[in-house]
This record gives sequence, structure tokens and C-alpha cells, in this order.
Amino acid sequence: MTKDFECTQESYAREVLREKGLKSTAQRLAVVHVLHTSGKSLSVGEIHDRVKDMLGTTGLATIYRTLEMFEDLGIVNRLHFPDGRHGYVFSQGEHVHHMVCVDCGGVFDFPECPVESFDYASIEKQGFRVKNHFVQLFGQCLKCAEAA
Amino acid sequence: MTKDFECTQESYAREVLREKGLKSTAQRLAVVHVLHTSGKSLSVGEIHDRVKDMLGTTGLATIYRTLEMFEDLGIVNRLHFPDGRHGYVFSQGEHVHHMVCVDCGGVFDFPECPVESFDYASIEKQGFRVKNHFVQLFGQCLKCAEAA
DNA sequence: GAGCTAATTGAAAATCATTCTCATTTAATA
DNA sequence: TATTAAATGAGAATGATTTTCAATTAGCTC
Repeated sequence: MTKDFECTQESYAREVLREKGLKSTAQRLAVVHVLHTSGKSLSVGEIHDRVKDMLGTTGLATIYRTLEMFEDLGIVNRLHFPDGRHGYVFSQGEHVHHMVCVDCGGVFDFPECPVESFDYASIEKQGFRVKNHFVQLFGQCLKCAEAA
Repeated sequence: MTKDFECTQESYAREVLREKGLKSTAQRLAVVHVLHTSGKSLSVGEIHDRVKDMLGTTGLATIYRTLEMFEDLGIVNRLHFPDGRHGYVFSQGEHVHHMVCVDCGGVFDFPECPVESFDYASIEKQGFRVKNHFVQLFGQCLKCAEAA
């Protein structure tokens, strides 16, 4: 499956896949497409529905397999919501964190990492070696604040 | 169910429950007990098993109901693991974050919040109003580092 | 461009996690 | 001790995720 025109996100994914010897299937590229054009995080079910719209029949298991693989590859980030649900957003592997609008579900990046500049002294005093971290902000976006 | 001797964590939970007009049942206090004596976060299933050890028969649904309620009351915090699983730790309502040892699963608090001192300027420029945040560190604890 | 092969997929079943229902029990209060 | 609303247990129901396996396909090679 090759298209004449392809956005940078799809080319990026294609490239990462090739580097790992993985195939750039229509399903995988469709997942990239729905995620990066969505503007908000999507649940597995939403991704599945949109990919089905694009490709016709598509198995749910494929969506799960793709998302798991993409997370390992740094192509998607998984968000955790307070109610236990998960959402997925496109990522190009940069270190960003996400701010989620609790009203509309919109997701916005913020590149400055609050944890990176944090002084770990008190933690390291106890002997911990911090390897990575998960940060997510919840709040209200401009649009929803105005609508309220 | 009243005991002659009770640890501060159980008294604390009992107090929070009473304030809300909720009952201090054996099951609820057992959940507090297994969580605060565990030293690491526990899954729902682990909590269920340990509570059953303490009380004999106990319904799994009760554990779920208790954990959900306790989270609302600030008596427990829920952790999110990279693989999608959840763990629960005891909390006395303070604003702490958790550092999880990826080897032994041990959980350690750190009271200094990296996000609270963070300069939100760039985010607020875009109109976001940050309401709360979720932060979790992953790494290796002293014991596991020494054992390795 | 056709053939080859390992990777990938779809569909359904299997598994695991979570919530709901409802009859029974119990903590808290009087 | 009696009352009553809150809480529980058991199992069914629901929902999320993973597995299995036969059929399909992307990415080579020629």
C-alpha cells in the first residue's frame, strides 16, 4: 500500500517500521492517520471505528496489536484517565507530556518537562535511581472555558 | 467490628468514613490494613486474596467498591503501570507522588511535587487552566540495585 | 512483474477485569 | 435491643484484552 501523497507523520511511521524490519501495512498506516488527524486522544474502540471507515473491515485485535507495537516504538503515547480508561495519541518519539482537557477530551502537548528540571536529591538520598517518569496534566482548554 | 488496638492508618480511615456517614466495616478496615502493611502497591486481586486470608470469605465486588470509594476519599491512590495494570497504595490524603521500583514493585513516596513548582506560563499562554496532575516515577530501589 | 516467505491479519474463542443485581447481613444509632 | 439505611456476597452480565490459527499480504529476489 503506497500513496502518492503522504503526510510527514505517515512517512515517519513507515520509516520507523522499516528500520525494525516491520511491515507498513494499510492498517498500521491508517492507525497513524486517524491518530494524528484527530486532535484528541482516542480510545481503542474509536480508533477501530475510524480505521474501519477508512479500510472497510478491520479486526479489533489488529488495532490492539498495532497500538502495543507503536507504543514500544514510540509512535504513540498512551494516556491514563482518572476513570481507568486509556487514550492514545500520536507521537514522534520526542519527550513531551500531555495536558488533557477534562471537558472535551482534547490533548495538548507541553514540551517543557516539569520532572526533568526537578531536583531528585531527596529521592536519591534514599537510594532510588529514577529511570523514567509519567506526567499528565488535567484541566480545561480555552475553548471549553469560553463555552462554559 | 472494633479492635482494642488499632494502628493510626486504621483510625484515620475510620475517622474519614465516619465524617462521611459511611460504615467502618471489617472488609474496609481489612483493605486499609493490607495496603498500609504491604510496602508495595497491590493489585485488586492481591488485595482480595489478602483480605480473604484475614476475614475468610469476601466478595471481589466489595474490594472493587471499597477501592473506588477509598480513592474518592483520598484513602488510597491508584497507580498506573506501563503495561496497563493498576496498583493501589494507602494514602492519608496528603499530596504525594509515588516512585515505583520496576524490579520489586516497591512503592516509595516523594512529597516534593515536581509539578507544583513548575512554571505553567507556556501552557497558560495557550489558555489552559491546569486543575490537577498525575505524576509517577519509575526506577530502581536501593535493595534491588544492590541485589543486581 | 511473478514467486517466495515470514510477517501480518481477521474472526472467533478464550481469558481477564470490572460492574451490576438483588436477596441477605450488619454497623450505627436510638 | 430494635430499627434502618448502608454494605455485603454470589453470581450473572458486561467490557476489555489476548490468543489461536488458517488465510492473506508486504517486501524481498529473480
